[in-house]
Amino acid sequence: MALIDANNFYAACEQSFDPSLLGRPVVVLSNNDGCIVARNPEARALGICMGTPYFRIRQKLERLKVVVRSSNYALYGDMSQRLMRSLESHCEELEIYSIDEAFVRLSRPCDFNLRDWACRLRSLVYRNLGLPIAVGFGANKSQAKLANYLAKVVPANAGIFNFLTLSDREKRELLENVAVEELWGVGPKLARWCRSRGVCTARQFRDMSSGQLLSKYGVVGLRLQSELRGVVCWPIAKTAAPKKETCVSRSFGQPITSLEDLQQAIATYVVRAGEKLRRQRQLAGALTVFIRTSAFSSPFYSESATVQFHMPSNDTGVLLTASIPLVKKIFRPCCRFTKAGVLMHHLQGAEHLQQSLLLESTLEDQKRRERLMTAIDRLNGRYGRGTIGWAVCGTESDSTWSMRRDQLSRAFTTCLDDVPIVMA
DNA sequence: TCTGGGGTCCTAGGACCC
DNA sequence: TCTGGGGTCCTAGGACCC
Repeated sequence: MALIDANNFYAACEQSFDPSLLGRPVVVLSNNDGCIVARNPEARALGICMGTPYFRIRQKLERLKVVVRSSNYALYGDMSQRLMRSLESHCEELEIYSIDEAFVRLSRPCDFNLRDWACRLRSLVYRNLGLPIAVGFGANKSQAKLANYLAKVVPANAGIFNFLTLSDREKRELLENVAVEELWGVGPKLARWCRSRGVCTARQFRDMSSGQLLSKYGVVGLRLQSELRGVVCWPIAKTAAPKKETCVSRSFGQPITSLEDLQQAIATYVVRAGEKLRRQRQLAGALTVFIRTSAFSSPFYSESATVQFHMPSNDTGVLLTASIPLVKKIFRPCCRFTKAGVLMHHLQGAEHLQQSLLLESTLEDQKRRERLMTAIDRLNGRYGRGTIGWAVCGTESDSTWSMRRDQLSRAFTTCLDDVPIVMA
């Protein structure tokens, strides 16, 4: 099994389409230009940390001449698809784990040279997409994750590391040099608990008492430990499990104080959520709206309201009708709202819809609405989002709340007007 | 002034059943 | 004095991931 991921994925995507950034420090910001979420090695070398709020570090970045980019998910999402397609054609099974990484399974003879295979794959991906990748081999997901980490942090490994070929003694020595918090699945809480018991390295974690781990961290901790010992606890999932919930939420570019603006923002998120549901071929059984003020200033206010549907739906009209009264219900005047969102839950496959005895709409009505939604999705897909909009969302130009993206690069791969032009 | 977004899994505890 | 046993389902909250 192998874990393959792109190094500094967002920053690498930016550099791939703007060669003038090569060799320069680059950081990418989260939505709303909030925090640093990606850094290339040059930026890392300057001591810029992940998660730092942008406003705190802005002047330093300017002084150090660091290139700053807003998140461009149209670009990263499309580059991700290209990367996954490329990986898929070189292995037997692929599980997409996140936007920039995948677990893969290879069936090769025992004497097959995995390193050569990984080398060729790295060159190919770099040539076609301009993205550097790292490849880690292990007996299971946790080991592959660890191998991938070592492929990246040890320069001599040059982006490839194989845990499978190590002897027991070599494994032991290697794990002795990995801090416990670097293990996949060990977060800050568990790491603190481990360290307080003198378990500071991956080797000590692997060899610690399973009973202690079970009592503190349940079966999840135990599985992680078993995988480090070589057992497979999390097999590769070839097909993605259907989602159980889907959320659309954003921080606002400026705080919202009026009910009208808040309703407009929520309506915009509901429309996005409807699109997601239809793309996933799912229906929502319930919808929650949540709003909140800044967690960094008082008084803090956070509230949510939920509605259950008589009949699960992914019809934007139904979702909007249900959500707007909820906003009114939880809105408080004099609050400066900084974030809101909608959560779709009790999701079920669109193909198994239980009809309701209580609803007046006929099956024919529902079919007509489905065709309407499909038509809207197609038009927006073909001519750009917002080609067919919903009046309740307002327009982009009159929204004061849409998120800040002051340093957005272009949609190089998904918008014809933004395709780079190379002068011969 | 300004601090991301979108998920999953697990467990404990409450409500309820017979 | 003593107040059952065994189960399901749901939700909230915690922890983790990228």
